[in-house]
Amino acid sequence: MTTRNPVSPRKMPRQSRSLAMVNSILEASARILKERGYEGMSTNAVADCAGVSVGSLYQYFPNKVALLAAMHARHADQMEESIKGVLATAAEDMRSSITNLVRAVMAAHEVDPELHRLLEKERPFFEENAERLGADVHRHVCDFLTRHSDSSRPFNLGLVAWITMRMTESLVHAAILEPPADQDSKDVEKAIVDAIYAFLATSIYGS
Amino acid sequence: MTTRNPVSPRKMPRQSRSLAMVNSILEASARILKERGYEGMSTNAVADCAGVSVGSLYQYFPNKVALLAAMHARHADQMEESIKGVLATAAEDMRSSITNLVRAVMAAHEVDPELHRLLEKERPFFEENAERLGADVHRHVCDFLTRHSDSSRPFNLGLVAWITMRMTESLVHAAILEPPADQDSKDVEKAIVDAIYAFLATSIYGS
Amino acid sequence: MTTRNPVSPRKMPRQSRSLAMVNSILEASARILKERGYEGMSTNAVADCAGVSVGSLYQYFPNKVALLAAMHARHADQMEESIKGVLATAAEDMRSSITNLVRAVMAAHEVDPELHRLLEKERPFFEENAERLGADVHRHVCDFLTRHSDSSRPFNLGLVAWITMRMTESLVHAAILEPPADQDSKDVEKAIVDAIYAFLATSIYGS
Amino acid sequence: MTTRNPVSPRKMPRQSRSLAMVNSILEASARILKERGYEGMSTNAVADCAGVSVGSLYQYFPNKVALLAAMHARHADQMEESIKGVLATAAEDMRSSITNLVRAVMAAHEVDPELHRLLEKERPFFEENAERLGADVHRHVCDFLTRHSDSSRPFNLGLVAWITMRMTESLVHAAILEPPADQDSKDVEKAIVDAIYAFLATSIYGS
DNA sequence: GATGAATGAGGGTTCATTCAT
DNA sequence: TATGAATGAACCCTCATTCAT
Repeated sequence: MTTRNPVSPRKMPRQSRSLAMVNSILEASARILKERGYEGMSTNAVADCAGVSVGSLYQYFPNKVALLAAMHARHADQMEESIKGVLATAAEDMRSSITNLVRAVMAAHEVDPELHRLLEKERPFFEENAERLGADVHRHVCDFLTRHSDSSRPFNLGLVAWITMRMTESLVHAAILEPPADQDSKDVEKAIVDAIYAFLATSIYGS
Repeated sequence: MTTRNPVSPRKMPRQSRSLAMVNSILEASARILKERGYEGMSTNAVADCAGVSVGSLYQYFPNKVALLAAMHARHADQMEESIKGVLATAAEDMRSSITNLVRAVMAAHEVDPELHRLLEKERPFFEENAERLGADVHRHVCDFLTRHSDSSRPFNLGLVAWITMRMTESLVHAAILEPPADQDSKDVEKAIVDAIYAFLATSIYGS
Repeated sequence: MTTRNPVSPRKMPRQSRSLAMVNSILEASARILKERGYEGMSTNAVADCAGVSVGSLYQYFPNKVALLAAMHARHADQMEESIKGVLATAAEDMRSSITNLVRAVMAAHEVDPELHRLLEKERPFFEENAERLGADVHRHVCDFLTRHSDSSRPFNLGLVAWITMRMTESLVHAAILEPPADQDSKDVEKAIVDAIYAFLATSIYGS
Repeated sequence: MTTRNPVSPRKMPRQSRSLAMVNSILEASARILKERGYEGMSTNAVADCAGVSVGSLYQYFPNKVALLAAMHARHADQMEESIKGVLATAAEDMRSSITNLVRAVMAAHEVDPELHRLLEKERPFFEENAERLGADVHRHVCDFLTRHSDSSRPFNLGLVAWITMRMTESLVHAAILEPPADQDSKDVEKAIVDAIYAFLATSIYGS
């Protein structure tokens, strides 16, 4: 027997019926995941909630994990969409660019924060998405750093980009899911931008 | 029947035999958790692996979650120990203090990184430990900020402390569990300190 | 989630396959109940004995008690059938009517005396069946008493009916399950009828 | 290994300490049986409730069933005591005697009706007590019937006594545990006596 | 004798997955 | 292709019973 990839969906349906089915299954999955957590997310419950038979579910997803993988992928798509929109806005200086980046990631998280948290919990964002969404963002950040850097002053591009991404991701994540008590969300956003800016300013310009 | 706290251990054994039992059960739990994840961590498997009967396990832990809770508590203790050691080293200036803080959190994570990740996954660090370990660290950070701050320049203490803690925790977490490719760990540590220092310097001194 | 009645069957199957399944499950339940008692009647054992998987059992019965409830219901149905047959025989005088009643209850008990005893043990006959079978019998007895009563002599209808039913039920029960030693069953039956008749004669006619 | 009687107590202790222990164990058993039913009556719970260790429990009772058996025996003793008291009252005529009998059985049931019901449920009264208490009552009834019978008119003594005992037991049982609705208990008692008297009068005197 | 920690078979129940229709 | 009844391994947990102390 062939070793099958255990998480990739069985088919990439082009038929509208199938597409609708996959859609409703994933939406049901998200709902149940949020309501009962991963342990409580039974395939039968998902199928019921999607108004579909278990058999049909297994026609499109080889097993339970595949559901999670698909949700990840779909969520990443939505995040990407969300991010692209914000990044479209061109920025003049570095600070505006960082603000844009933070807003982009924030927007991405706000698509469905609770779902995001749960998906993140099962499999951290950067881990498997380094090749997908992560790559885009990483490229953008590298471009961005290079563009704004002073060639006379060398720095460790990879490391700086890594720290930047990490800070952005985790501070935004925390700001949305476990925000600090008694703080205005605008202030929090600004503080995040400040932190990133301060790091980059010293790393790149050495000011 | 009193409604019992579902996670607190059934007994706080002081007898050596019982203590050894609790120890081996928790070690077995950790092993199995790392090997199979929380879902795959069956109480029977834990008992087997601990060389103990299920019944005995249930004599000390009212249910499966209690195992996780105990692991959390124990891990937090070990982390606290680890942190205290590093913090004992007094620091002259702010940068050294930050370095100490980062090293403390790093040491804490290095106790058992994989286990730490899994425990974190099931129940985030800051969430329920805000009252225990978190409180200590938070107090330390606040003290520290106040000590180093220039009274002539006011700033949002709570917010700055929050960002500081978040940065520290998540950058260290990432540095240990998913370190950036091709980077020396000393450099990573230094970059983390740089990032935190830059943020604080601008926040507090406005330089 | 709706709070579900814990004893009502999960489905009322009309399909032949399901019906056969429910049948064999209940027959297996009866067999195991008789063999091992209620405590020893494990759902797995029942499923095995029915040649069915536990999962299937739980598709039709939400839990173990539901099995007992269904057995009760089914047994009551069989008894009702049995009773109706005997009661169909019209009776001229009171004594014949009583004989018919006794025979009816006797027939009902003889459907499966051992099973009857066990079901009775877990949940007494008149208790929850007062509304079903019990109601019918009670109505019948009241009608019967009213029909045969001499209006010139008033009596406590409810009490007399209650005693009548109790006597009938328990004497027949005992006669079948723990009959007196060295007695012909015809004699026992006659003695039961005598006892009831004597009571009614004095209660109603005062003779 | 010797086939041990599985229900007889391990020892008949004469020591006061042991006696107290057996006492408290049986009282605890009764309490727990009433609170949780036989299934919920765990030996550990009984021991706890009796303020005794499980080990000690097993010193006096070879297994769980033995507890039930002992409770039966003890309850029978109490009933016997109760009955004897009432029967001490000599009676002139048959009707008074029957009244006495009914009252005796009633008193016996009222010792602890709920416990009585539960014990009865697990093992019917007459079944295993035919040799103990039952024998006494049966002897009394036979004596009584013989005393009151008219030698010129023969009758089936055994059968008549059997019916009498059955009627008494089950009517009293029902009267106490599931009394008829809207009836005065004095009326119920009288009706029971009526029923028995009617039966005996016709059986013995043929009136 | 008394203790209660330790045992582990076994219980009720769930749920990922299959396959005949 | 869609269905959902059927499956049964596996799960969490209990509790009758033993035995070293």
